[in-house]
Amino acid sequence: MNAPARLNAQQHDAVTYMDGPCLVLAGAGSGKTRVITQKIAHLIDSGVYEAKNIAALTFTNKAAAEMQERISKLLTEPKQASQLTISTFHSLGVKILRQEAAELNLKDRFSILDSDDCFSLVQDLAVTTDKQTIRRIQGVISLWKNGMVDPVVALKNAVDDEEAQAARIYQNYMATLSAYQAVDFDDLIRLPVELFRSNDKVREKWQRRLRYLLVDEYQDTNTCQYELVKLLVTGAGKKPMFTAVGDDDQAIYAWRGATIENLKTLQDDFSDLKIIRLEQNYRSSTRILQAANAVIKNNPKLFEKTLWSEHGLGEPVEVSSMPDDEQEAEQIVMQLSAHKFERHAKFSDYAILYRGNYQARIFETALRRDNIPYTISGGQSFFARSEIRDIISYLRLIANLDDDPAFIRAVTTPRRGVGQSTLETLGAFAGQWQCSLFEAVFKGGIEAKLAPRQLTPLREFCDFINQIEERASRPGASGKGENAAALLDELMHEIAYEAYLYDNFDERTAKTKWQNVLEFTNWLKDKSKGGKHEDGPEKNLLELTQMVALMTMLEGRDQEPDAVHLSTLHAAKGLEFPHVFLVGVEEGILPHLGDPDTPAEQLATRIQEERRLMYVGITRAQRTLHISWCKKRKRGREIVQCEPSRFIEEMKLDEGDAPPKEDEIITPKDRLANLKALLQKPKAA
DNA sequence: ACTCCCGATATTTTT
DNA sequence: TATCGGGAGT
Repeated sequence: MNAPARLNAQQHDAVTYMDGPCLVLAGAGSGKTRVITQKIAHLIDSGVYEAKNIAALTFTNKAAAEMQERISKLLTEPKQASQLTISTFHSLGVKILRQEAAELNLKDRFSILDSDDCFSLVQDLAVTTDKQTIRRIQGVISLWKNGMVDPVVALKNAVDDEEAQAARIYQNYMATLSAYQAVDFDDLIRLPVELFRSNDKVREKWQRRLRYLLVDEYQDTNTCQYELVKLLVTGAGKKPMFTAVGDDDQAIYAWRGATIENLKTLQDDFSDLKIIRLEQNYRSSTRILQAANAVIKNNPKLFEKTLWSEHGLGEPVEVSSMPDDEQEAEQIVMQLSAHKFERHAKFSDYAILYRGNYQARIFETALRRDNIPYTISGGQSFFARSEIRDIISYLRLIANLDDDPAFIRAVTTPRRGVGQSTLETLGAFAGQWQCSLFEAVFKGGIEAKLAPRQLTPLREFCDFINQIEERASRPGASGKGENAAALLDELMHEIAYEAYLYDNFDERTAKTKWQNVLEFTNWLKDKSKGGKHEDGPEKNLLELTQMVALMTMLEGRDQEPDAVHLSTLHAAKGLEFPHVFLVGVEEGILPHLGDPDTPAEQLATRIQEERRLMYVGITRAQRTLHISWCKKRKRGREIVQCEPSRFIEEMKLDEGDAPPKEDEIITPKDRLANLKALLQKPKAA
């Protein structure tokens, strides 16, 4: 086992504490992932827990993959690593639902609708056509679900007309989902919670299976997720055993339902909660941490916490004002190049961080002009591309014939003589008989509604899907049906998707789209074989489809080996970079102020979250941090005056950042680095 | 009805 | 820089 010796005292406490519930308040860069992975190893090594009874929950696939990776290296027995449950909340939800579907009147072949599908669902149910409103309604419904508010209560508590309307849509929305035998992302957590609440037997089964729980990024959990954790760890005659790791100062997802309240509640719900603070930062220089601490001090604190570092004072944090946004981009790219040249650094040592996605554009063009490689994190996900969603709709339909949204998409792309009016008639008929669209195609009486020229293509399509479906589920060599990806290849050939692309798009786009499709099918093939873990079980089409629904990025895709990172502050959480440029730090942008007429109290909590965002930004930097703001900025057609963000003042740079004194403690490594920097500076100017 | 063009406009994002 | 919505034109 490597390196328990390298854990500091608090980390050691966190890793070895096994007497009960444990909350680790892990400041930025304090070795959070290390504690989790080491703790898992410790749980196993101590002999108290078996790998198959330990579960670690994360929010993103990326975090889960990284954790799995790191734990695999740590464990002496490679077999143990594959027995662990390391997954996102949502994939655990899928696993539970698939196994317990019968208890919930859900078939195990349920579909998982993504937010786009849900959007169109709400669109169909809503009176308005205004996209903004529909999006708001969708958001409200999601918040209700995550807060475990049912439609009746939502309607009763509605404060205005729109909310009342949303509550009514909410009710229909749930009914529609169950008609489709489909769930949305929120249901993946909510339904297991309801099941565990109502069925002790099932709950105890899962409690026996998951005896020790570790929760990453605990500050980002919403009410529903916390409830799931609570239900899994508390049982009659059972001592709650879990470790939650989080940082209230990095809670930046309140807008999508996360509540830091969950940190406080934890103390109330578990009176013997052991709280451990990790305050030693292994990432940044002291100056950077001072700035971060100074900013976050302005927030009311749940838990007092001050980060410190052994890395020495480091270089001053630089703040510069720019004439306008265009020059900001230009200057920063220039500074970055010079800086890189001076230090013989790599492009990948640099990150440019900003509040809103739209701010990326101007930096992209500036970087491109200078031929500097860059990658943008966030942005449109691979699985959201229309060509991929087209293919997925076929998969979903084959897995679940009741999935009407998938049916509509698949039957109309590529076009095969089924149009809007045919679908409307079919929909009305299906509604009348309370059956799915697919079923309606073969139901007696449909002949009276649809002319043969409308019905024939429908039946041909459904026969075709039926035939694929049958082969996918017929027991084959593996006992799980014919190979999913091979079937998919045949499917692609049959529906002539490539030809469709070239018919409907110009050659260039068609080509890239087709390449995406091929990449996707290849990836699927790989996954159906069990992925890179050769011992992983072979997956059938159903399992693949449900997994795909939870994916956003295709891991290991076109990664520039050496590129500047462009990222929103949100997407940068959990990452670190030697040199960080935090740009557009202006009032109205970094404390982003939405509606000018938001109530004062709401504004206050919003500002607090914005401050945490600033804190996250500052603490991404290891060695140097540049902050910039613009005096003027183009906004649409007009140019607006800007003020520096209040957060710049709050960093208290002038006081804490006096010229370095002789007697200040600097580690040799840092002193050398500083010296080098000083020697090289004159060259740059 | 349906498409095309122009102008206004911009949170954050995972599952 | 895209995207969305409105208005005009087929």
